[in-house]
Amino acid sequence: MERMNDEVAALLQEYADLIAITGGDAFKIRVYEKAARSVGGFAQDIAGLDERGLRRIPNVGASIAAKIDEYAHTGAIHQLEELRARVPAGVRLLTTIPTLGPKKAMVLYRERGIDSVESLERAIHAGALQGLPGFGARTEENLLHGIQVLGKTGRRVHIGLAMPLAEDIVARLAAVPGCDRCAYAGSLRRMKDTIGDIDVLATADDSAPLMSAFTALPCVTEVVARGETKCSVRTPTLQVDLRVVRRDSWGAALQYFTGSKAHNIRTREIAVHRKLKLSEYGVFDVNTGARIASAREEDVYAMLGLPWIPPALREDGGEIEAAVLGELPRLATDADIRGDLHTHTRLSDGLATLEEMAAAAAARGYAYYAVTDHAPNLYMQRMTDDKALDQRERVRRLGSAHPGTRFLHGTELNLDPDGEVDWPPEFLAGFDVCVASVHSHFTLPRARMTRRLVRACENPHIKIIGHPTGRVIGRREPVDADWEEVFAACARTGTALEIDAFPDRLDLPAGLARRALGHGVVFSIGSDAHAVPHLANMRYGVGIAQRAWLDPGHVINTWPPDRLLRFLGDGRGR
DNA sequence: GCCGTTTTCGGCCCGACTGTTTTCAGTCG
Repeated sequence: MERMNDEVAALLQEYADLIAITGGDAFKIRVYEKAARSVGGFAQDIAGLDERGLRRIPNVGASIAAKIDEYAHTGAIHQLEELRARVPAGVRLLTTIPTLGPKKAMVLYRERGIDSVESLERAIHAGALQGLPGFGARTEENLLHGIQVLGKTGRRVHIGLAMPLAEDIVARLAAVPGCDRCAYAGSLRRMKDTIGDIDVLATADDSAPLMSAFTALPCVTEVVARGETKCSVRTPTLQVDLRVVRRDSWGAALQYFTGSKAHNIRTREIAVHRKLKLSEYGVFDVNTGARIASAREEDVYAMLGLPWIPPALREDGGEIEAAVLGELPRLATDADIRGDLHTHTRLSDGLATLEEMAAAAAARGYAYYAVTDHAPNLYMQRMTDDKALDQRERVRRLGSAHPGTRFLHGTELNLDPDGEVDWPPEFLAGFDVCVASVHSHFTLPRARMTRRLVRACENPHIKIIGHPTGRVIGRREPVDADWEEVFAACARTGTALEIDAFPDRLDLPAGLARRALGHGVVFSIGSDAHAVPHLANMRYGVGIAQRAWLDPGHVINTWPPDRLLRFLGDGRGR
């Protein structure tokens, strides 16, 4: 079940969309969009706040507070209901078609009664749009194509698909003669768990060779737009946008194209207050027109009176305020990771042998490394007591081959619906680390799911809750639990929550992890590797940790070995 | 509709590309 914050954020966004479609004031639209983001990102649960409390949320004033209050008490907002009555839901859906925005959607509805994607398609084929101002032959073609695209590639993909594609494109463009610098920006640089499109930035004196190379990339299936500085293409999975700017604009362009949009709006507002103008070309003095910063991102932020802000924080989620106060966190990075506490081998469902995984872990420079094959209740894995004990002996012998790495013998237990696990306490006591995860019964009622997870925390042998929500991006929804209660239990019992770094899990998600942080919970970033290459997925987990504002102190697998072992021993590590 | 280092009114982020139009509105990021 979602927090009321998320419900209200969705309603405010819908209200903004409907104002746009009905031709309302553009500034009013922006305010509702801003308020929707503020409410969604507000740390505190807004359920139970009175109007005065609601007005402490940024961008929520008297009018919006009253609407939220009305929703809290009646389950509806009457102004929203009025707009819904005027604009069928299908008209709002029309605006999800690329190139079709609120203005054209309203013209289609008002002039031709079109209220769904299907009726739009029929109308175009029937020639019913002819004579409609603003809808020429080319526009009709684009709309039909947009409808096709919507059905195929309009969806976000997890970062594990987008990142390799982006890195390949960047490498190819960087090799184009005349290309000075090249990097990906956008949500990928911010390490979002899902990616809607890839933004690539390059610098060159002449953009033409880059544009030609870009549109000729083997992955390109279609060129959407092509200008001198901007070019968009589609690939089978995602749209990719390339922007080419001059060398001396690199910092400003990188800041701009990294986003997020909400963060950029804030930085530009700050610029305006300082009588400056911020664009992808630099920071300019409004009075003289002179450019006063642009080469490096640090310079751009400095002109706004801010320290450089890590990309993962740039969501207008409090990072501007923290930067002003000099209170930005020292985020955990890849370099801080000293080990991996969730991995598999061929003994259960992994692909590599224990020795292969151990060698790869040592090659990564890990100070410690835990093998956590599945426990018996995941019946397909055919785990037995003897197999586990035999593996333990083999783990103990690994140290001689890799003296720099401390090898830990662990297991990934299965939480049954009551929070019980595969083995009795005396057997669990023999493991160095026990991860416990939900692998079945994903749809328990909220209270029961909450009790299941809290009971896992209360088991003194369980030190880490694996992939806590059980979500699989695009395939399985997160389980429904009272997360505040689960987080409180983790903090009370000293149980770490995993940030599973496998790219289709990324679980805990960043939003929940940040809420857990507020309870004083600690985290383990685990690769959940089932093969040697999967160990490298750790970086996606680090990205999530950064988006959750975690510093190394919050992440147990950045801790020195002795502190980690104390944690695994008594659950506190202090 | 919100907000205040121009503070209770008058502002509100910036620019590229496309299509249909002759100077710009709509869309997108």
